[in-house]
Amino acid sequence: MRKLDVTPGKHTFPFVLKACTNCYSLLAGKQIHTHVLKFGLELDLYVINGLIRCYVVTGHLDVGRVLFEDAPERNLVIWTTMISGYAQNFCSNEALRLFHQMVAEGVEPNSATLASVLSVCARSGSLDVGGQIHVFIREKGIEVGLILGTALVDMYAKNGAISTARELFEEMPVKNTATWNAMICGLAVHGYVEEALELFGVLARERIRPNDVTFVGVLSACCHAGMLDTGYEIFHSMKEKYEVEPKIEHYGCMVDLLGRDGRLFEAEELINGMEWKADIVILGTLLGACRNHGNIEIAERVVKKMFDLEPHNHGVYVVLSNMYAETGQWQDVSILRKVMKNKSLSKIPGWSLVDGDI
DNA sequence: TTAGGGTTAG
Repeated sequence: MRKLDVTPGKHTFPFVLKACTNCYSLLAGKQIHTHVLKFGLELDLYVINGLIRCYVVTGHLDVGRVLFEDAPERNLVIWTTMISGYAQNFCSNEALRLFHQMVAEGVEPNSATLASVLSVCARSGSLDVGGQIHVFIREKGIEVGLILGTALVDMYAKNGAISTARELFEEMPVKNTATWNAMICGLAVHGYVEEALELFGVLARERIRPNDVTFVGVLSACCHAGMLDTGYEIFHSMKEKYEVEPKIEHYGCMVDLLGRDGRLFEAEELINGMEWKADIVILGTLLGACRNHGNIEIAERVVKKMFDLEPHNHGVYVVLSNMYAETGQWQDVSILRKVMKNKSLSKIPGWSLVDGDI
């Protein structure tokens, strides 16, 4: 291929970096980074922002942070990129710390910054900070559009301020699926099962298209109330009625529902029939149900699978050994202990029942 | 002829 003798202008880089970000390509981002240095564009704020974004979306927060710290100056967009980077990678404390630092340095946040910080407040239970942000939004007259409104509903709902969340939700003139999800999931998490299911009914009637997140919310509401039949109905309707392909999270909810009802074999079969390999979360759900219903046979199979995934997860063995102990299967407790020793596991909490050292 | 934001089981 003939090499083109074209020098990219500095406007080109943010575009290319955005493409790297969109496809989560760290490798491409690093290559662009090399070119940025080659062309001496490392001081351009648009380019710096593109690079930071590229590193943080691929989870390389430390590299992004170095670029952020070394930037010749920090404008609102760069602050927002770094804060949202922490937020999206579940580093709530660091996101809040950086937000406070930004405000202390006299940079005034806008709706993009605030939406990101509100998502942190939702997740980390920071109702106080979230409430302060809401006051700030009102005082500054910042327009509460679709995204900021959704972030507010989510923040209040997650923090249990359901009536405030509901008022804001009802007031919003334009809502999308994410807005409905924030409200439905908030209701579900706090055990407002009927309200969550009712809202799902309204959503369906209003011809809003539910997505996979919506169904996690609705199915987890069913789990709260042990509504197995309703859960099954909704689970099956996902694909047939709403054209939403169930993911492992939805299977997880069904395993939880079946497990609570003591239908452990069915739950195990559901996992075995999945198109994906079972993850530690779904197996842990089934193991918990086995413990609650004293089903050692299935628990043994589940523990074996969990061990394959996480050989050093001591808790898995503790559950099984306690189940053995509860039914007086001391020999099995002893065998399990030897297995663990062979796998070079150190002392496990809860093991003292047979250790004789208490 | 450039950049940043919201919703997901246990």
